[in-house]
Amino acid sequence: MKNNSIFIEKLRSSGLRPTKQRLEICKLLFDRKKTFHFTIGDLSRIFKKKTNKKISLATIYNTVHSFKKKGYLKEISINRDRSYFDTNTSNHHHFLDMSTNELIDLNNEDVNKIKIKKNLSGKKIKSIEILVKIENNN
Amino acid sequence: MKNNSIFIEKLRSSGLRPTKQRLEICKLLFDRKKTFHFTIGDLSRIFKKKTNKKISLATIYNTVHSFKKKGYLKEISINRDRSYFDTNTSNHHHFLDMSTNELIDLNNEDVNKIKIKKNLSGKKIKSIEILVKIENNN
DNA sequence: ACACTACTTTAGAATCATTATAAATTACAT
DNA sequence: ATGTAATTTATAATGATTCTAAAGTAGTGT
Repeated sequence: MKNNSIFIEKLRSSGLRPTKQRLEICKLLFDRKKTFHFTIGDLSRIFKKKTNKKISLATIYNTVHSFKKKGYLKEISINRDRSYFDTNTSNHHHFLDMSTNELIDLNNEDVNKIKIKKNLSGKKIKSIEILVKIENNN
Repeated sequence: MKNNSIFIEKLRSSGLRPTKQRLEICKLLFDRKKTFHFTIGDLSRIFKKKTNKKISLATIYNTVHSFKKKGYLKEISINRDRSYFDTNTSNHHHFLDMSTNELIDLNNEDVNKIKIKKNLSGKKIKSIEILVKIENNN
């Protein structure tokens, strides 16, 4: 259980005022042992269930986007109907469980080094992302 | 320049009636030497420009989705604001040019074999997709 | 050629996630 | 305590996609 003052400091250090809404969202997102993957809809639902406080949906959008801009969250754009955010902001890959729509981390060391043997003139590689789609085994 | 009768046969063989709208769209999509990547919006614009015929946006949606269902197109779900379709339905990877939003094929032989060293019990791998984001070099 | 039925097209309405707006509230420096 | 800029909020606007139901069309059988 992390102390609020950690989050207050974190927010202030990046120029975001530590409002009570932002602190509540920090607690939900960052007071965890494991990486957390979520959609805005998920977050809204979890917020409602875990706290009994009201928070505007617009604030959730605003907050998630400013956290992303500050580098606290990474957006995983996978398909048109759901955009995931990830508390693990390092370079890494993902499993996508097609049976549950759940996203699971796949660390760089779990994949052999990728070599791209084609290069396009005038362009440089910005990132290489692997998505491994999985489904139930039966 | 492919003959219409090819497309008529193609459609009929998969149980789709060869309507004039579907034939027009076939000509736009499949009478090409190179793989074609497009969004529904692109297709609608190209249709308007190349033919001077009217076609309902709903029909474009319907047609693209039935072509996908029949295996003539592959949907490349990359991000939340644009869904691409690809006339290359084989397994392959992509470059995404962040400067132009253009999608470019990356064949399997252009990438070394990927090994996933983590496996999840009860789940099997359905596909492995690599997305290489590129941008202008300067 | 005609009629019948199922398939298809169509315009417009409905939906859904996200973004914009603008007024009320809050944080914080002075 | 005051002033100002940042933030939150409810609501409206947007934009892509899907739905609806009526009109049109293709293919079959006669």
